[in-house]
Parts: sequence; structure tokens; C-alpha cells
Amino acid sequence: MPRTGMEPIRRKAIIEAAISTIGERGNLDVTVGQIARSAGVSAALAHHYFGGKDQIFLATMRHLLRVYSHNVGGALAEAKGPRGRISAVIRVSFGTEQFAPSTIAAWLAFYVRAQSDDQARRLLGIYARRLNSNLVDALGQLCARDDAKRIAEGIAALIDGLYIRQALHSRAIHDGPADPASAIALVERYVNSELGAVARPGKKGGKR
Amino acid sequence: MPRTGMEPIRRKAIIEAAISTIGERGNLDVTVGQIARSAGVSAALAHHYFGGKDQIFLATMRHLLRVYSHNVGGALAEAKGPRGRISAVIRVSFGTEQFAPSTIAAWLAFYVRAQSDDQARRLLGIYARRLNSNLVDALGQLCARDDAKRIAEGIAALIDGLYIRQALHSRAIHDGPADPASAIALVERYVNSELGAVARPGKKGGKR
Amino acid sequence: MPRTGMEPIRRKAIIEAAISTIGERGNLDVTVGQIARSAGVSAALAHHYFGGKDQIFLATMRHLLRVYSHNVGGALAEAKGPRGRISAVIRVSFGTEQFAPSTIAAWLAFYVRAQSDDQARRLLGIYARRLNSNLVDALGQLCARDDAKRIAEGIAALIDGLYIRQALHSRAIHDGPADPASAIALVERYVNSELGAVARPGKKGGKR
Amino acid sequence: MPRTGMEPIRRKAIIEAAISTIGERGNLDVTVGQIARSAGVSAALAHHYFGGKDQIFLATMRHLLRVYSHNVGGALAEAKGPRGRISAVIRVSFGTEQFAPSTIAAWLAFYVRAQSDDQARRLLGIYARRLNSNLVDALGQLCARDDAKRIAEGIAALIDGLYIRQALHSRAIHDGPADPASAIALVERYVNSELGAVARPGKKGGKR
DNA sequence: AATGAATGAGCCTTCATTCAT
DNA sequence: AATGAATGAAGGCTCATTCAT
Repeated sequence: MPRTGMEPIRRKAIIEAAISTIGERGNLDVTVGQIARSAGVSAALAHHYFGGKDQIFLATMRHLLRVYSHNVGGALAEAKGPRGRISAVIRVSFGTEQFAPSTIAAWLAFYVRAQSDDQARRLLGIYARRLNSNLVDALGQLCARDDAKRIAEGIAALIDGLYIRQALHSRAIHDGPADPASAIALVERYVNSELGAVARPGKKGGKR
Repeated sequence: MPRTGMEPIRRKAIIEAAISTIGERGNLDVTVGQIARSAGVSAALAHHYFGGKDQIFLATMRHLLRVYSHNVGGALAEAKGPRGRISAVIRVSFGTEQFAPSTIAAWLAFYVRAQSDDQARRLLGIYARRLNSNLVDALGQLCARDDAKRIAEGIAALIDGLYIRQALHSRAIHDGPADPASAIALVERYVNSELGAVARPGKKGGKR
Repeated sequence: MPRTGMEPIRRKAIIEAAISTIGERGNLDVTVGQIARSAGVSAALAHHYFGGKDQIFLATMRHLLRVYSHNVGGALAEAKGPRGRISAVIRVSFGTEQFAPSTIAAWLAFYVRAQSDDQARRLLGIYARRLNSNLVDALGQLCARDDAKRIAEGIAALIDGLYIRQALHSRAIHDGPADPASAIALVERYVNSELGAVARPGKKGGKR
Repeated sequence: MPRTGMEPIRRKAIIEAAISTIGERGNLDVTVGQIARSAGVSAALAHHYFGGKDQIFLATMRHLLRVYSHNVGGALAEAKGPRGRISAVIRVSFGTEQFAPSTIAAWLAFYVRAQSDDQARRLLGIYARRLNSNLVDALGQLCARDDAKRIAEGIAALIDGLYIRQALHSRAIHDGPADPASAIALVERYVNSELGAVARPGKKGGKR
């Protein structure tokens, strides 16, 4: 059975097992053994390929972040105009892949992790800054720089907030929008009213 | 030294130690020993008074929730009109007591905890529903029921999102508003524009 | 049963258990569990009091070294003249306490350990330098400085060599002197002939 | 690349890798993986050729012992008279090959190993007895049998002692002779004074 | 009222060893 | 001839929890 070239296959399996295991529990209190079992391998193998529990977590974060970034990148490429790019970011953030319960739970768990783990913090920081750039750049073409920053912050906060609420909702705490559609609508509406309220610089009329 | 009537004093000390210990680490991976030491007592005593680690956590959550509710209650009593009550909720949510780094970190940690612990979930659910009622009730007097629900959801999401960002911010990830004032302004602005966009039913003008 | 003030008792029991366990095996491949069991406590307690396996080893070395130093100190105090002090060191080195099989085995195990562990090296270095000082000082009153250094080195080498041979002997490899008396006689004879071969500086006649 | 006839080449490479790996660490706490890597092969191959870790160690000991014996044999053949044969043994014991830091460290490690491993003990016993025979035979021609035994023991102890001190010296503990020459001189001097002190039986005068 | 003493259970991690290719 | 793949077993260490005082 031991064929050569198993490493990438195992790594992927273990990372996916980590996501689902973390997702099920809702936090990082999972053992390497649980993850490994869920991946159908021994705990020793997981260590062999990743070097340790921390690295498994880091690799899992990196995977989550990379998939998200990749999806955002794709949506951005197809988007039309600055307003379209904003919508693209929002749409991807609540896309099926992103908004799956266990993905969200893992996401939040890593948010918390970032508070005590330097590497996790750095990783998250990179993604956060990139997201912020995307939003501020697009908004900057539609309004003043200061407004752009503020609105970007609002959008990001809304997304994070809806994430956390979704995580709790799927565990029957909140009654908020279980469906991505409502979440998207809520954020879009926010963008619209904020943009509607501010003058676009350089544009002739501005708001009447 | 062991005088009678120490129980409430010890309980309080332990709960406060729990908040600060959790707050410092940013998650619930704290030992009973750490909490106890920070409270100046032995781990055995913490056990004696609370019965176990889980109960310490629960009591700490309850404390956090109770303080918050109490503050909201007070602000609500002084508030003028429905719009004032909304502002009261927002203001309290970002008040100095609530927005202290370690309080926020503990808060988030318990949010995560609620995903895997039934009792924590129930506790959080009660508070969430009460907050929601407060918001929806007030908003209901200013707009249609459906709009009220949606805006309440938006407000709650913004608050949660700004919390999580604040937690990460104080650990140097985000560049968002470090100060409560900006956070409050951001949410207030949201409320204003959302309310501005919807017609208030039953009020004379109504929607045209 | 758990009386207060157990710590020193346990520490001592664990250290003695470490010596005998290491002595029986003849090397440091002993588990904390084995040591603890031999001391009649749980492995957790050994960790509790010492902090870890390394520290148990270090404490054990320190104990061995301290006892030896203490014995040397006592013998030195009673010794008459420089030649007597040399004999004192030799006598103590092969004294019953020092020359017990498990003590010797432990001693050697730590010698080996010193090659890969910094702290053990430092510890052993202190003792080695002190032993060297004692010998060189005493010899320096009986012969030239350079001779003293050389003879001290010879004595130390003989002691170490006889130790290692004793360790193997008690495991049926060598046929050397099983008894301390022969070992002492061998070293004493070495000292005598070396001293007899060198002129004592400052003394007129030298040897006849 | 896998040509036929690789076995002896691999065996030798692995044994030499074992010596250097053990020598670097200064003890037997080396993994098969480390040895194999240092030999440029996989751990599985080392297993394949030797059957297990223990056998690798045994083969390494055997190699060390065989080289030493071979060198002694060669030196003995060229030596002149019994006194010359004693010098030959001493000279070889501190020869460059024998006195290399990693060789000495490995040697000591195996000495310690012999205390807990039967096969290692047997192996070492054979060599020890042979060395003893060589010395006692040669000495027997220069002095009484009893003296010969005693002096042989002294020589062996000195050699072992200087070895162990050399091992520690190269790790900066002792200040003894770093160079083989001093070690040889020290032992030779010992032999001379011991022999000078005893009457040679069967020889004419002897000392009165 | 309070704590030191003590431990069982569990987790991470390492490693020798096996096996199929 | 040689190795990547894989694992069982074992050890160090932590920690919540109990107990006697």
C-alpha cells in the first residue's frame, strides 16, 4: 500500500481533517490524535509531516487564508469598477465555501488563537492588511480618503460580526440571517447608504 | 486570619482573577492554578468555592454578562425616547468598563466557548435575546418591524465585529479605531443612515 | 496522610531513588516513572518537586558531589601535613560511601552526561577544579610546582580509571581489585614513588 | 545506482557514521535516523543491514575494538623486549587514531553501555582480558608475578582515567594534558618508577 | 477557612521498526 | 539495492481534582 508520493495527499487530508475537527468542536482544543484519526492516519504521521501540533494549526490557517485570498482574487478580476470590486469582496466573504459552519468556526478559532500566538498573529495580519487595501483602494475612487478608511472599517467589522454571529447561530443562539444572502444584503445596504451620504471627490456634482 | 464570611470576597477575587488571566492570554487556555495564584489563593480553594474549572468559567461569564446588563439597564432608564435608548445600548457597549482589553478578550473567549459548552451557550443566548429585544423594541417605534429586525441585526453585528477587531487591534493586527469614540461614532452613523432610509410607520409623514 | 512539610522528605527520597535506579541500570536511560516508583511516589510528584527530568538528574549530581565534597572536607580537616591531606583525598575517594557499586555507576553516568549537558558540565567542572586545587596545593609543599601539577593529574587519572574499572568489575569484566583497600594502596604507592623521584625544593639534601 | 556489492561499503559507512555521531553527542542517545543520515542512507537501510539498533552499536564496538587490537598487534610485533612491548601498548593507546575526540567519546559511551548490555559486556571483556594478558606477560618478565598484575592494573587504570579526562577535557572541564605526548609520558613514568621499585626475579642481583 | 500533598488521566512527541514497492 | 510510508509503543509533562489536616 505505501506508494510513493503520499505526502501532498496526506498533508491535504490532515489539513482538511483539522478544519472539520476544529469546526465541530468550535475551538482549538482538539488533539493531534483526533485530527489524525479523522484523516485516517496515525498521530505519528501527522507529526512526521508537519513537525508538531502548532505547525498543523498554522498550515491549516494558511490554507484557509490562501483559499479565501484566491477566491477574492478571482472575483476581483471579474469585477467591474470600484463598486463592483467591493461587492466582489463581500460576495466572496459570504460564499458557500467561506460560510460553511465548520469553516467559520475554524476561522474564529484562529482569530482567537492570533491573540496568543505570534505566528498566527502575523499570518492574520497579512490577510487583514490585504483585505483592507482592497477595500480602501476601491472606496478611495468613490469618496474621500478618510471616508474610505472609515467605511472599510465598517465593512470589515460587519463581516467579522456576521461571522461570529453565524457561528453562534448555527449553534442556536442568535436568530440572525442563517443564509448568506441576507448577510450580503445587509452589508451591501451598508455600503450603499454610506457611499450615498458622502460626496465623491473630483466628481463634478457630488451629492445634490 | 481565616475569618468567617470570606466566601463572597474570595469568589469575587477569583472571578476577577479569571477575567484578567483570560484577558492576558486571550483565550481559555488558562489553568486553575494561574487563576488562583492571580487571586492570591490556592487552586484547592478555587475548587472548593466553585466546584470545578467549568463552574469558574461559568461564574465569570455570568459576572461579565450581569455587569453589562446592569450597565445597559441603568443607561436605558436615563435614556430619552427610542432613539435615545438605542444610543444608550451602543454607548454602554463601548464604555470604558466594557471596552477594556482584557474584558474584550475574555468576552470573545466566552463567545468561542459557547460553541462547545451547553451551559455557556444558554447563558450567552439569554443575554443575546435580551439585547436583541432592547434594540428591536426601540427600533420598532421608529420603523417597520422587519426593518427593525434587520437594523438590530446590523447593530449587533457591528458591535461584535468591532469587538473582535479591537481585541486583535490591541495585539497589533488591525489599524481600526483604538478608541471607543470612533467605534461609537461608526455605529451611530450606521443607525442614522439606516433609519434615514426607511419610513417610520404610524408617524404622520410616513413614507410618501 | 498528607502531612505538611513533606517536600524535603520527598526530594531526598527521589534523589536516592534516582541514584539507585541509575546505579542498577548503569546509565541515565531511566524513566521518571521508574525513579518515582522506586521512591514510592507518582511520576507527577517528582515533576512537581523538581520541575523535570533534567532537574532531577542535576539535583542528583549535586547531591553526589556535595556528599563527596563534604567527606573530603572532613577528612582534610583531620589530616596532618600535606602528605596527609593527599592521603585523605585518596581515602575518601575510595571510602565505602563513595565506592558503593550504584554510586560509582551513577558517578560515571554523570561523567558521560557532562559531555552533552552544559549544566552537568559546569557542575562537574567545579568539583574537578576543587579536587585539583586540593591536590596541587598539598603536593606543592612537597615538590616543585610543575611536578605537583603532573602528579595531581596522575592521581586524578588513577582515581577515575579505578572507578571506571570498578564499575565494570562489579559487572564481571575486569579482575582488578574489588576492594577499596587495593585501590587505595595502588594510588598511595603511585604518590610515594612519584614524590620519591622528585627533589623537594628548598630542602637541602634531596633524596639520598 | 544500486549496484551489486554495496553491502560492505554501506556497512562501513554506517559504522563510521555511528562513531562520529556518538562521538559528537558524547553518548549513545543517538537515533538510527541520525546515524543513517550522517552515512547518507535511509534509516531503513541501516536496519536492513544490521537488523536493529543494538546490532549497529555492537558492530561499531567490534570495529573500534578490532582496530585497536590490530594496531596493538602491529606495534607488538615491532617492539623490542618486554619493556618495549609495554611501551608499544601505551603508545598505541594514545595514538592519533585512538585518541581522537570522537573515538574517545564513543569508547567511553560503550564502556557505560557495557554495564547494561550483556553482549557489549562480553565484547569489552574479551578485549580487556587480552590487553591485560599483554601487559602481565610482558611485565612478568621484568618482575614478580604479583607485582606484574598490580602494575598492569595500574597501567590500565591510568589509561582509562586519562581517556575519561581527555573526553571531558575536550569539553573544557579538566586542564589535563590535551596532547597524547604528555599522557604517554605520564604512563611511561609510572611504569618506570614501579619497575624500578621492584626486584626482577631470576635476574642476578636485584635490589637488596 | 485554607492549603500542601498527591495522583490519574491525557496529550504531545519521538523513535525503532516494518512493509510494500 | 534502497527507500518512503506508516505506526505502535513509550516517555515527559501538565493539570484538574481529591484529600487530610
